[in-house]
Amino acid sequence: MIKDLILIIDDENAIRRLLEISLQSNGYKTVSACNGKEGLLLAASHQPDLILLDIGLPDINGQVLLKRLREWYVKPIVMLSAQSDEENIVQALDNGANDYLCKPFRTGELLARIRSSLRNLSDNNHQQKIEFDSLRIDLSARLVYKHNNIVKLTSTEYSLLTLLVKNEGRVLTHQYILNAIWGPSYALQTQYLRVFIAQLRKKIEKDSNHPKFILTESGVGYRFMIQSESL
Amino acid sequence: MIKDLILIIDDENAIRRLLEISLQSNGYKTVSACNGKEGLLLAASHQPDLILLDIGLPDINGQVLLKRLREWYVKPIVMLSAQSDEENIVQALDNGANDYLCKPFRTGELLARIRSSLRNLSDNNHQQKIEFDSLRIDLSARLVYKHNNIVKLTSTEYSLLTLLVKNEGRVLTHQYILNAIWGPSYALQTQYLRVFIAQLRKKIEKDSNHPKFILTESGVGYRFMIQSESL
DNA sequence: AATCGACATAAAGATTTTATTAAGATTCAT
DNA sequence: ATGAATCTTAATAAAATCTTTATGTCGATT
Repeated sequence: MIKDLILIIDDENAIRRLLEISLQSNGYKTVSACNGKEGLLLAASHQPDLILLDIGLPDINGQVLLKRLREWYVKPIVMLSAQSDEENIVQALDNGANDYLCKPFRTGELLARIRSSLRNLSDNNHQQKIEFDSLRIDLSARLVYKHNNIVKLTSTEYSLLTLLVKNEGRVLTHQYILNAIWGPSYALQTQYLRVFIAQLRKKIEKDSNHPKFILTESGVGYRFMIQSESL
Repeated sequence: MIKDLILIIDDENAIRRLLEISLQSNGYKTVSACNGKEGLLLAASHQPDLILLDIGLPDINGQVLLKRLREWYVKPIVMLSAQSDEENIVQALDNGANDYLCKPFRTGELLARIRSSLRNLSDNNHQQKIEFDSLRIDLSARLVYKHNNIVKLTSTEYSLLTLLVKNEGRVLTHQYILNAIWGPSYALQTQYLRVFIAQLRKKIEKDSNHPKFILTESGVGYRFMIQSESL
């Protein structure tokens, strides 16, 4: 069983410490940020399984940060807040938060709500192994095979491939991919993405001049898809 | 847009009435049960999109009913309860509830939490599709099909098609289209638009000399519409 | 039938976007 | 600290798309 990683974004040291201890003693890995900027960076770099986000941060308004995260982050976000006014709660939930807890919160309830949020997710991502023709991806082992031979991928290449594969059949825009893999500050580095796509194709495609898996949508982005043989 | 159906299971008449009115006035369909047995039956027969379940029912304990429902019901269940003790909350969430609200609850918050729960569900289904005869547009995947074959459209062609489709049956003037797709500085390039319309027709129409989807409104603009076969 | 205006279409050239390579910078493990 | 792996940047060739131009069609009007 792989431990879920939870990103804590909260500026109060005491609370952050409390959260880290409670979560770690319940089998989660944690990573913490004490302001919004750092939170965004860590979310992009660590790809946490859930984010605990305090609404009252010093640098970025919590609702704004929530929206920024939701531009690409699809896993659960649980809000924490000293404010219990309905307007804030409703706004946060409508901005894409999965849950909203008012401080002071009870640890047991928080943990239960985290379990609930993660459960909903894992039900859907249930797939541990993905197979397309000669390509096989074992998500739990983090391994990729081509014709039963292990393909050696760097961590970035692997993230990119799984992002594409998890959205099979869907066009992902350059922006979306860059946000999801490299974080918001890379949103305009399209050329950069191309280099990695070329790299990936060289490793997983039979003929990288006629890609069968990773298709280009010119001017828009890329799409992972199985092409019928007839072409 | 299809209305979501919400099943309310609560024994207090006043609360049930309140819920029905709030939900209906917010565009949901509702069906109500005043005890656990009836709730189970209605859940099975109506397949609601979400269940609001009061924990204090006369015939069956709420936690037990929750577990019984979760044996087969996979959509969101939101618990309502007068009890705010942590043990009850934790137990309900661990038994598969998606959320837990303590009475008296604020209507706005309840509605926001319902929206949040339903959104999580539909995120996974990710399906926004439009279909006209042999033409199918999957907006979330950004793909267009003609007789189940993917039609390769450039980014501009796709924007143009979706603009027309989203205004199905309505005449869009040249100016309006040029402004919407290419921006104000192209407002007079009518000829330009014709080139793209021709291109689109070639790709999506069966016989581009007798367009069935994209109709010309001479001197005015274009209109997307299904024409009957008889012509 | 000839003329006109609005529209359709094809094709050539211009521009943008993409693929690919390679070299330098950085990171990582030992 | 060192070498290997990986990331990042830059340059260039190839491909796709856009834009313009030219020409042809259709229907209404004279």
